[in-house]
Order: sequence, then structure tokens, then C-alpha cells
Amino acid sequence: MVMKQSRTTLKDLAEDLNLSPSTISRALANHPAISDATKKKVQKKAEELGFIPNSIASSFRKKKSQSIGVIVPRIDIHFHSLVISGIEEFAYKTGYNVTIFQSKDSTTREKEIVKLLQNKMVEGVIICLAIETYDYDHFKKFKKLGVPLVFYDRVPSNYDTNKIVINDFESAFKATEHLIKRGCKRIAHIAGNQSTPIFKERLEGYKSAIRKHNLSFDEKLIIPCKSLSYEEGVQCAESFLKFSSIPDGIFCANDYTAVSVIQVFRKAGMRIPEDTAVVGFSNYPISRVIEPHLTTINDRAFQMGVEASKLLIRLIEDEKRTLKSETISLETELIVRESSMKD
Amino acid sequence: MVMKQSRTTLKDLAEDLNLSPSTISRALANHPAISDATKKKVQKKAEELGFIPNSIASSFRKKKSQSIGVIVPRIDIHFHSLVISGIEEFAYKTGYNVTIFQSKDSTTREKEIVKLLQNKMVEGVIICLAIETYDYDHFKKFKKLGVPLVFYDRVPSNYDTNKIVINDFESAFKATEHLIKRGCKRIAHIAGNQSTPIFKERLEGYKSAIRKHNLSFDEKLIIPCKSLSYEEGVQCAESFLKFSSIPDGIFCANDYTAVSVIQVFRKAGMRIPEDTAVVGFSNYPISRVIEPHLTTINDRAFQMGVEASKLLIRLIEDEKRTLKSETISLETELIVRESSMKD
DNA sequence: CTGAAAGCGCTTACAG
DNA sequence: CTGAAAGCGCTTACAG
Repeated sequence: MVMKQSRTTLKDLAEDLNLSPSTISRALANHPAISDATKKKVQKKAEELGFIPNSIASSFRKKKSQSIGVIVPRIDIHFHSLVISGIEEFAYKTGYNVTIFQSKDSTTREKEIVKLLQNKMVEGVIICLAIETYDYDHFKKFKKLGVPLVFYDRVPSNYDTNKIVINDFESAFKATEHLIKRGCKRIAHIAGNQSTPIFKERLEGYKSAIRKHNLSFDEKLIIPCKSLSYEEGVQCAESFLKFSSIPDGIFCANDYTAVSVIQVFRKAGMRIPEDTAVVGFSNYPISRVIEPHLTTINDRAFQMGVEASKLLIRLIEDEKRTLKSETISLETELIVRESSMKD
Repeated sequence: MVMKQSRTTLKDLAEDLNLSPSTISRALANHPAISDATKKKVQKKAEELGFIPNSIASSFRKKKSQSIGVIVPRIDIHFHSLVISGIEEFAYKTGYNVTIFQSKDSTTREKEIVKLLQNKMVEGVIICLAIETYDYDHFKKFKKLGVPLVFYDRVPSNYDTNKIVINDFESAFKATEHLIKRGCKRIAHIAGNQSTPIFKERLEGYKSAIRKHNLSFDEKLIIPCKSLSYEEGVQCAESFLKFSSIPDGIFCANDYTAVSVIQVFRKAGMRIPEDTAVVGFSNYPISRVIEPHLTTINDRAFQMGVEASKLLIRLIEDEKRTLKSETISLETELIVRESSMKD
């Protein structure tokens, strides 16, 4: 039966060395006013006694928790795990801890977490909104508390705050234009949930490219999905195959549905990309595995995390709160692979 | 320029209500000794003033941080993101926070993080070892501090601690035996790094099934890989195709290499599963997408996280430290899909 | 260069 | 049922 031993404290060190706690504290913090001799002595004794500073006491005293909160819909979605990875990477280097919460895409749970975070004294919060969150009142309290927020991916609309996004409109435009340049004349779009801004933007980008290049616009070629799941992709693909004139290009709002299209079309005897070229969105690992490899948009998930972290920490360390709200838009990149390489 | 406003404290509430801070504290903690009338009054005033308890002060005072640390090699590996998701899920329900760190598979960084966690006053730590960690001295301090540890997946050998694992030997045995029962006579194995216990076990499980069923054992049919990457899988598959007698079954130590095998073999005109049946390991999302769908082992990543969290919190709340070290071995499950459905 | 003292915001054993 | 008091382990303004 091992009893929890009480830790060595500053006071213990002080008594051992016949110095005051103040001096010990300063010596360990490498304060310029302390002599090198004393610093060495303190360091040595600290080592000897296995002194570990109680950072909760320190946080409490300094009112700086050195930790940031992150709310994601789910950790196990690859996109978010990449973002978190980027957040942790930058935060670690800067000395901040990252505490993670999953909203499970429930606004109720998001609100619960927000409350929790308010008394956890995190110094800042990075958030991807739950899918059904349209009201941002629960975040207002953070402003009062002087706790900066940075949203990414699913960000609030009409709410003055910090955001890290990609340009969905332009990315979709790029993807669609690529298909046009490869000679596609009848391009379909598997669209995402139109109540989510990013998917709306992707649809608009698609439309804009179609218009710019004077292709005939056909409403039937746009199929909106609820969750863009693999299964929904299969359904969309099957509908397309029933058209009297099957699309010769398909721009999908994510990679899952693009993969479904490729598989369903191939099974039906269509050649990809010769008969129908396909472009996805997100550059999921699967896009390099599916045959043919999928042309897609690199949505910069990792970098999004790094930027969110960087911006948040900049805001935290701007003690005077002089910085204005900022929106950072990351450049995406069209990754061309076999699924669209016709000609 | 918004100034950080100072928060309302217990003392403020006390003064407002002409009660002592002790009473306020107890009222908010729903202490039985406090009258309902007082509790109501306090609750109401707290609401009114937007009182948010300072949980750092509370943690400090109670010496309970209500938070656990998690060290994973990388967050963006699907397996780990599932585990973390499971950890967060259970911890959240129990009121613990989860602070995440990535070792990047570097023992040096792992040691740094361990130091950090020791003064962060986390109440427990869940760890998947960095790949090159063979020495566990840096974890010993936690025992002295009374901070319980739970390892998962890559766990220490010869070190008395808590572990959550799956039975790799048995899982591999099951997978191989499945191939044998499907009529395979010449079964190859793409093996993982043999200095990692889990991959050693998988190889042993494979061997054991071969022996049990009296298949002829051929050392050439076992190819060990460094990292079991998709690319290494391609190389293995190409070697197999050069054999005078090509394997009619392949058990791969992970899903990536299994996917490579399927693709390379198909391109070479082999039929899967008719000519060669393939089984992977881990049940990655890709296994339900690759054609034919991949037979694989469900390695229970999410559940592993839940169990790790559950065990850790049980240990934390066992104030007297009466619990002995425990190893929990999770049942895996063979998921049979088309890649092995011959006959 | 070092120390004494106050205090961060809570909780809790003790007293009544 | 409520309160006064001590104290958790640090940090820092003030003094010397």
C-alpha cells in the first residue's frame, strides 16, 4: 500500500538552504537580481530533493493557466485529428497545454463544455462549431472574461470573432474549372448540406465556374446530401447512372462521395477518367489509395490547426487586448491525380 | 480596447448577501448542513452576478486537478484518434479533463512531456509508448508522486504497471486460421517491426496456426516490414508475385499493407479472393472501401480508450492506493468481408 | 542581492 | 445551520 507522498515545496527548499522562499522562487525563475552562486546552490538542492514546482499554485497565483481549450465535433474524424495535431504542435512549442473536448455535434453539449471551460480558466479557446449551432450567445461570456476565441472550419456567420478558414468558393471553382479544362462538358456536383456555409460556398464556386465557361447549367446535375457519407455517395452515383446523358465530370464536395462515385461507376462499366472524370475535396488518405487515385483539394487541415494555435496565442499574449478580430483564409491546393487525367 | 474584467468571487457574493464565504462555498457545493433557503438565495445571487467558480483555486486548495494527461505518438493516426475519442468520452462523463501531448515517437520528447506532466499536477496519465522507448525510468517518478499510469497498445515489457491491450497472438491466430479454413494452403505473412512486441505476437500467432493445421512452414513467406506503410506493402506484394508458387493467402499485420497487396495483385491479373485471399489487421475505414472489401481484425481502438480512461479514473479515485496493477486484454473480432470469401 | 509580508480564491476542521 | 480562521504553494511589490 503506497501512500501518496507529499511533494517537496519551495518552503522545504528554503528551510534546507537557510534562504527565504522568495529567493528560492526567484532563483528558480532565473530572476536577474539573484546571484549566480545562489542560483546554482538552489538548482542543485532542487535536483537533490527532486523538487517539482506545483504549477497549479503558480497558475493560481499568476492567474495564467498556460492552457487552451479545444472543442471539436469529434476527434476521430481525420480532418479534426489533423487540426488538433497542428494545434498541439504549435502550442507545445510555446508552452501551452491543450485540453480537448468533443461536442459530438450537439449544441447542448457544446454549451455544457463552454461553461466548463469558463471556470477551468483556460486562456483561450479554439472551436469548430457543432453542426446545429446557429446561435452564438453562449460564447459571449468569453469576451467579458477576456478569453479570446478562434473558430475554424465551421465558423459563426455574422459574429465578430477570429476565424481560420479556407476559401471554399475559390477551391470549388478551381476544382470545377479543372474538369472543364480537361474537356468535361456536363459536370455534376454532389453537394453538401446547404445550411452549412462551407458547402454552400462550394456549390457557388461550382456554379460560377460553369457560368464563366458558358457550359449549359442543369439543376438536375446538382444533388445535395445530408452528411456526404460513403452511402449517400453511392446513391448519388446510382442516380447519375440513370440519366439519359451521364455526366462526364463530377465534382464532389468531399472525398468519401467521390470514392463512391468511382466505385459505382466502374462497376457499371464506366471508365474513370475517360468516360467520367472525378474530383473530390479534402485530400483524405483514401484519395491516394482508391484506384484510380483521386484528384482532390488539399484543405490544409494541419496548417489550419497551426494557424489557429498561433493566432490564439498571439491574442492571449496581447495583454492590452489591442488586436482586432481577424479572419485568416488559407490557400488550398488542387492535387491532380489519375481520376481526372483524361486526354 | 476591452480590459480583462476581474471575475466575481466567493467573497463578493458573501458580502452581497451578508453571509460568510464558508457558507457560500458550502451552499454552492450543495453541502447538507446548509438550509435550503440559504442555498436558493446563494444560487440566485450567483446567477445574478454571473459568478463563475475559479476552479484553479479550487484545484489548488483540494489538490485535485480533475485532469488527466494523455501521451500519444501522433494524434492524426486514426487508431490513436479513436483511442483519444474513447478516453475523452468516458473522462467527460466522469468530470475529468483530458490534456493531450504528442511524443512524435521520440523518446526524448516523451521524457520532456513526462516532466511537464509531473508539475502540471495531472491526477493520472494514459500513455502509448514512443516506438523507440525501451527504458521506463522516466515513468518511475509518477509512482513516487502517487500518480497512476495506464499504458495502451505499445506497453512496457517487464514493468509492473497498468495496461490495456488486445491479444495480438490470438487475433493473428484467428486471422490465419480463417484463411486455412477457407482452403488456403500457402499462406504468407507481412509482418511488422519485430522489435515491437505486438508485431512479434502477431507473427507468433500466424506461425502457431500454420503449425496447428500442419501446413508446411516456409520462412520465405514471412516478410518483416519497418513501418508497414502502404509503400512497403507494395514492395512485399511485388516480391510475392515473383515466387514460383504465389501464396494463395496473405495475412497482413495491418490494413495498409493489405490494401497494397490487393491492388498490386489485381493489377497483375490475380483474382482476390479466388487466387489469393487477403486478411488485414485493424479495421481501418479503408477496409470497407477497398474493392473487394477487406477481411480484418477489429482492434477495438475506441473501446481501448474507454477502458484506459475507466481504469485510470478508478485508480485515481482509489485514494488508499489499494489496487494492484492490472492488465486488461480486450476481445478482438474477425470481420469477414469479400477479400477472403472464397469457395 | 535577499527577505518579510501579503495575498491569489477557494475549502474545511473546529467551534458554537 | 452558520462563521472565523487557517492554509493550500506559490509570486511579487516593497523595503532594505
